[in-house]
Amino acid sequence: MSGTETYKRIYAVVKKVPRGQVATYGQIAAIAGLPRRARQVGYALHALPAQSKLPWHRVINARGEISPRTWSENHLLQRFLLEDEGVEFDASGRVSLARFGWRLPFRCSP
DNA sequence: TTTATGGCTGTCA
DNA sequence: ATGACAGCCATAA
Repeated sequence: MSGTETYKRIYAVVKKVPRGQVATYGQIAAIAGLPRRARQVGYALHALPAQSKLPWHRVINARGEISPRTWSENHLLQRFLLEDEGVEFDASGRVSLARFGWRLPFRCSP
């Protein structure tokens, strides 16, 4: 088996994230079929080449905020890209997952 | 091979 | 509301 499949899974899900919406690492992992691999999603994105068109900026942590990685410069770009897509940020730099959080098509409700 | 770490999450104080 | 602790598992050395 190759771990490449895992990456492809994650990438496929990230690609499915619609514009103007954001998803959490756990969400991506769960949808990709990796229940406890939220962290690996972060690794996959870290290993993601800049030439990829993956909307990695739409992937944030469960708190609805951007993960403060070692390089804070990218995190600024991430916020900028999200704002450009119509996502609103809180004064603390957080996004309302209740409004911009990615909702699955079959998961409808009340 | 083992060890250490981490772009996380969820619960408890 | 924020802060600290433990659990999970792939990647890197």
